[in-house]
Amino acid sequence: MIAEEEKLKRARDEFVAQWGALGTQWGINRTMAQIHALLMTAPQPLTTDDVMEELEISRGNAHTNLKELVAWGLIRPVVKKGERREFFEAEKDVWLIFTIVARERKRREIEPALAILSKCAGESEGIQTPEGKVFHDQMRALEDFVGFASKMSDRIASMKHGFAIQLATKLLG
Amino acid sequence: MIAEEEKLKRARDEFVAQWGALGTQWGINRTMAQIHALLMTAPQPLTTDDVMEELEISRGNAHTNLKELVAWGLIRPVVKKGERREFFEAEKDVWLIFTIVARERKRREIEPALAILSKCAGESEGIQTPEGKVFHDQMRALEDFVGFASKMSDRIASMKHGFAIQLATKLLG
DNA sequence: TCACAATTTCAGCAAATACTGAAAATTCAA
DNA sequence: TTGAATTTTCAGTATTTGCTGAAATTGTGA
Repeated sequence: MIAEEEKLKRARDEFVAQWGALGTQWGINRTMAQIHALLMTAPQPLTTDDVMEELEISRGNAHTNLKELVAWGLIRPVVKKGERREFFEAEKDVWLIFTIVARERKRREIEPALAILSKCAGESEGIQTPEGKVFHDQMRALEDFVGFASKMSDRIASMKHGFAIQLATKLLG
Repeated sequence: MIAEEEKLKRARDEFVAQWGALGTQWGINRTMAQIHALLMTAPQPLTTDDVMEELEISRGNAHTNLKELVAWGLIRPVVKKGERREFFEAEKDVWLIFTIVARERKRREIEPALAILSKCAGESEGIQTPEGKVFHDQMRALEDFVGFASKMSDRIASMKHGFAIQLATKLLG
């Protein structure tokens, strides 16, 4: 039934478009999120040209964002024998996707925060004025909390899929 | 000792500047993050003019971002008797700050994602082609996972400070 | 070694986002 | 009321971020 293919194409296009829009909120650029969506739902690995055509973007843009996705570990290059061009396929396991994104966010958001907090807590150590104490205590409180969050994030991200879900389900039960 | 005040001022200025830079990573604009940092470490509530002066920004900018922070619930207006102007003070409890930010991020990042995934999963339901099944399964897998994360987030954010930490510590132990 | 295919880089341009400054609206005391 | 203090809005501008398209580089088979 041809209508089904049409239906699928429409659903998939919508997913790609919307996922791209969402990327913006997540601090990921739109194109990168769109390419990721495209590859996550592609039955076969795609080339740079496939991506350019499907999303109507330039070669430079496609190239840059494909490389960025590879750097994140969300997609990987695939070699096909007899083919000179590079193909790409996405990691599809949701738990793996989650751990990759979590790791990256930790690196970009949590670790720099921790560095700042430690530094400021250190610099304000031992200041005797009331304002100094308030500042120092606030820095320490933030540092402790963020450090704690950081450890949690590591622990969870290093768990096996099934275990994490099981554990969480128990928590929620 | 005057040197201590100088030391504190420097540490605080650094915190404000760096926290602002970090805000960018978090999808929060720099000024908003700076104002938040300023108020979190202020011993007293501040006026719009205090903020303008301290950060060297325009009235419009200060105003807009103060209102935005109030909307988030990260700061609150304070009335001082005999004073016509509005003062602002920040929530300083780290657990409360965390729950507020978590709630906001869930609203902006998780809920829209869930909406898209449900829609696309629904639209691809029952398509008989192999590609259709692959797409539908991927949508469902993502939907399940994101929905699960959403519930977790709610549960944790609604916990009391002490309880959450205690629980997490047990998990990590 | 050459010719061609494919990848990579990047200067210039475009779009999105944030900020200023001043005018308009609001609030309040007299 | 009136007018001074304060808050709010927003058109215009600046800054940041992302994209294009073409040139430079790299890789490959003959």
